[in-house]
Amino acid sequence: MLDRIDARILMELQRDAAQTQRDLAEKVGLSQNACWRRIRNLQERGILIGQTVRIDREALNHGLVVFAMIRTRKHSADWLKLFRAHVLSIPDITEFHRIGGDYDYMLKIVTTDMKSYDRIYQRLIEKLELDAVTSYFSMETIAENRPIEF
Amino acid sequence: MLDRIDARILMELQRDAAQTQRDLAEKVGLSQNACWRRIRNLQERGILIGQTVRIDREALNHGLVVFAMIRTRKHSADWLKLFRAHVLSIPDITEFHRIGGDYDYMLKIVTTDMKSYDRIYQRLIEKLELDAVTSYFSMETIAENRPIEF
DNA sequence: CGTGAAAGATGCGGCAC
DNA sequence: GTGCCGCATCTTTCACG
Repeated sequence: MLDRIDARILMELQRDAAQTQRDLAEKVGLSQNACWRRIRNLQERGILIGQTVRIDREALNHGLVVFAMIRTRKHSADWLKLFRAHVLSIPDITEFHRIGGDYDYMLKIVTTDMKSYDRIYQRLIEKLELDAVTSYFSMETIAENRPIEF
Repeated sequence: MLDRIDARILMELQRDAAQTQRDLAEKVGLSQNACWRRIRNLQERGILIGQTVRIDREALNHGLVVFAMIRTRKHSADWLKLFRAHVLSIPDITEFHRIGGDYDYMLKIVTTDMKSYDRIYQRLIEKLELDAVTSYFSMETIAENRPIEF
């Protein structure tokens, strides 16, 4: 699927996508052109799907991270569709997983402070009959968005 | 702290950091030059701290996401230091938070399948006396790494 | 903040092996 | 697949209004 060089390219790009193809090519032991072709290939195969910037949340007063575990009460297809749309309509929710175990869904919420979090929480539960919501507040983000090795 | 235009620039860059400054400048209603000056400013203020690529995990057989909640037994400074180093030494752990509530830490683990996850889990607990570990398996990643609004 | 411009760096593609 | 080379484009920086 991926050879060693592709894996190294992905690793380097996760670390720093702003570096020039020439620097990257040198690191993985290729010419700039060969490196560019591999990157284009990874894009065409749908493996590389874009670039984003890393932002220092704390510098912008978005230091509060909360993980909310949700147990739902209703399980009809219609209700679940509404539930998903409602969750996705809240921009401060940066991650949304359907999980197994004691709870059904898990959200990651990023915002400024408790007051703001409470507004989001109220908005989240206002129109939905939920069975239980447990919130875990991150006291310290030790690592986030670490690169994946392939 | 940030005016509207900076916020729009950050939003656009989160969405697509590969677009040219000309396109970006046009979207936010600035000249290319002014846009560049703002971006450099955001970098100098430590707000923009880099660029990374978005990768389709599923296309690379990394579709398994697990959230592990951990309650620790020991709480001495030395032990906690070892604990952190040990967690960070495992590359498949992409997120690591100290949390409040029933548990003390929460990990996000990304890997290929159950067998691989079990290896990571064994490695995680082998040298550490933990009080409790609860794993929530993501059955479906509905949203991940969504842009933050400022 | 805008315009204009200039220099250098970069992405991209063709071509040969 | 790879490397070499050139062109068009882009970033980066400047002066000036």
